[in-house]
Amino acid sequence: MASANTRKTGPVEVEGQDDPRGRILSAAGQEFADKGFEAATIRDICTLAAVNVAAVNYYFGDKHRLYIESVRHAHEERSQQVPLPQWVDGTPPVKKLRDFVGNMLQRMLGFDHPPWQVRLMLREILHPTDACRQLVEEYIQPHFTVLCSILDELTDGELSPPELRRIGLGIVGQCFLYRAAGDVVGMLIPSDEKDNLHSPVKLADHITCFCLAALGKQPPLSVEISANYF
Amino acid sequence: MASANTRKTGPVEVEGQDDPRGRILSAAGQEFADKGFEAATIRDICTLAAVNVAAVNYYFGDKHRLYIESVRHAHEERSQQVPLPQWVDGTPPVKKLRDFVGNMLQRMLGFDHPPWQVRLMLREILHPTDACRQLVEEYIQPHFTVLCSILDELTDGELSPPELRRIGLGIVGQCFLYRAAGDVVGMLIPSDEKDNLHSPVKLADHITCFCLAALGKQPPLSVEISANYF
DNA sequence: AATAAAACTAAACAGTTGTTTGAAACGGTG
DNA sequence: CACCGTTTCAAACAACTGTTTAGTTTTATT
Repeated sequence: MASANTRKTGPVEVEGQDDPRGRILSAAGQEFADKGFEAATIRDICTLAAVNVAAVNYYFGDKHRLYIESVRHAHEERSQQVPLPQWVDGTPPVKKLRDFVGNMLQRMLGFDHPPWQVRLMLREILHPTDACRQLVEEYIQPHFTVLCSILDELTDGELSPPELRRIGLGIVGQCFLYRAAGDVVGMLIPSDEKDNLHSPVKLADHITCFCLAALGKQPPLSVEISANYF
Repeated sequence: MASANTRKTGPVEVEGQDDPRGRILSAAGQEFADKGFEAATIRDICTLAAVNVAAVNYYFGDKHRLYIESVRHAHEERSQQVPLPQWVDGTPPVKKLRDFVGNMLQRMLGFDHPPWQVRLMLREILHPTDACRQLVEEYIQPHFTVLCSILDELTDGELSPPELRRIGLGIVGQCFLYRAAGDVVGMLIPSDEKDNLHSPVKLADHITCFCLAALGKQPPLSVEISANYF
């Protein structure tokens, strides 16, 4: 009973080959990501983790605390899988923005297809529970702050923080659509077009260019000028 | 037992006052929208609809077919609640775009707070089941086509259909973020800023301006020109 | 080797789920 | 009235849920 919370800080047990707690955490993450909290059953999780049904309650107390813990596990793992890019001083903000968007898309969409960690986090974003605040504070908020500071640097402090946040949310939203509603997006465009134009790299380029054009740091996407601005 | 008039929580009593089938459909929509397919129980639905548990199987066969039917019911109702704007010939495409974005935000976010119809459709978009294809074909695809044609008109046919779709998805994505991840967005920005700058009308204006600026139909958001384009 | 704590297990628990049943109530038609 | 198809209901069904128990095996320390 006393060892329910003791976490061994020794060498790699994260892979969970022989660590039941890690296996449960990983199995739970996949099941929760696929089916959601209610539909995922402890029995399925334990079968996947190759442990007894009672193990969940032994290690985590109950299903709810297992969920909380698996969300934390997910975003901690994902944070070190795809860390934020580090820039040397003097890096042009345009490059920073491009890097950031590419990094965010890579984190969201994954190299091949999105890992369960991201799908689980997405569920928590869409239908927040207790685990959401921690996720925002430790994962989302820091990333968003970086984006806003890049935009601030890019516009030489001309825009107010609220304006920067609004533009930042616009960028996040464009990426977010592909992650959250990817299936529907796939139904709206031809499949070959999805492969060609909507790959993470092409997408990052498009979103960055779109934003830069709107901020006047790059020529407009449509070259024809239909009206005199001034 | 016959307390059909005394509704304690749900203020929504639409049209099915004496039609059990309609009452079930409406109650099911709300429950599915709030809790999802698995977590919503037939007993809760029937209690809310003030009918017997067996009524669902009598009218719809089983829970799954009730779900399919309630999704269809939701998007049909929402379609006539907030229809697409109609423009007279010669309406400038800039106005069309502004109207469209405002309309989409209104449909997504609602006048006060989003109705269950939209929340239910959102669930289907995020985690598609059998009901998704019909939803896309009858609801989403037509709206998206309108948006793309507006963008085509706006750019005088300079951009290819794939480019138009990509920009269209960008616009949809910016709106979508507020609808799908509204809670998290609320945690990223101060509450007063959310009330002032992120109301549907202000938001529609910002997104439209952002897009117009990127397309060169409006001055950039950041006036300073940092580089010569050519 | 002896002992106690920790780790693990099979079985059962109490409650809820979707679904079915068989009968009662209803509403119109002869 | 009697008749019949439709609608509604309380009760029960079997299957599954999260959780607990009581017992067994493993592990480490003396």
